Amino acid sequence: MQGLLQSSRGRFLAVASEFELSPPQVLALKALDPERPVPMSELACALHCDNSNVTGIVDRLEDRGLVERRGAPHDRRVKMLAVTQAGTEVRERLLERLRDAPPALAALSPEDQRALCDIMRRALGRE
Amino acid sequence: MQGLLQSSRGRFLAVASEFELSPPQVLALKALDPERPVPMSELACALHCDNSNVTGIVDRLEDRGLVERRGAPHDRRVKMLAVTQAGTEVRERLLERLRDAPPALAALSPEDQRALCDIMRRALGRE
DNA sequence: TATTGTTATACTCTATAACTATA
DNA sequence: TATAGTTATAGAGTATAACAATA
Repeated sequence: MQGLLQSSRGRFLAVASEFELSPPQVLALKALDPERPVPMSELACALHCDNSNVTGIVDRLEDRGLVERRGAPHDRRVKMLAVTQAGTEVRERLLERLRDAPPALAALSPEDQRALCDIMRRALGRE
Repeated sequence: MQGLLQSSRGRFLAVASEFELSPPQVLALKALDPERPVPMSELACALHCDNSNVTGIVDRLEDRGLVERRGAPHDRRVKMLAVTQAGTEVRERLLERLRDAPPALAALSPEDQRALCDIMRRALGRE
């Protein structure tokens, strides 16, 4: 299990540098929803970090044109984060690369792979 | 699969802060071997970062008395990293906490857990 | 000449605390 | 008074390039 997590870290870092994004930027883009803007605070929660950190991370994603701050109608204090068209495209390619099976798992027999998927589905109640 | 990795990140960060270590410090302590000192460059490789970063990370682990730099007999350029007695104790407790099964997996049936372990063992050729 | 580890530099992430504007 | 997001600050991680000692 530990070994799998370790190898996943390497793949994650490789994909991040492939897209010229920092690790937190990748996590942010992954956590955001192109179909439903979310408040900054929700992203902070997803990234396990303070609100104040999200300001900078979003600043840089916004500079790259991948994300957009919008006002919230119901509460003028909150800013909603929307994924732009360009951001959605990058995000799609990013998720695709991250979804690629780790080499260790890809090498398993088809039966093992199917069994693994079934177990994971039960563990996570659908991903 | 992605969901599992995501939850693992949260647990990892929680354990790191529990031990008052930064994430890279945890990875370093985890990668080092109390029974076999390794060169700085090997740690850099394990952490997927440049040699120059390891200097600072090891500095701080050394300040806390968890790790020790030693000269290498065969090549006076290299420095070997040894885990101190205190470091070994912290490392043991750390690994124990990290080994705790993720809640999602702990909730699986005993049969699923056994099957999962078998598959993982085949995937990683023994962890 | 090439390599190991360090130093210098610049940028990003991180937490904390103080601040602004809302509520 | 409390909350969402920003700004200020300080410490840590990161890559790059330049450097010392050694090979």
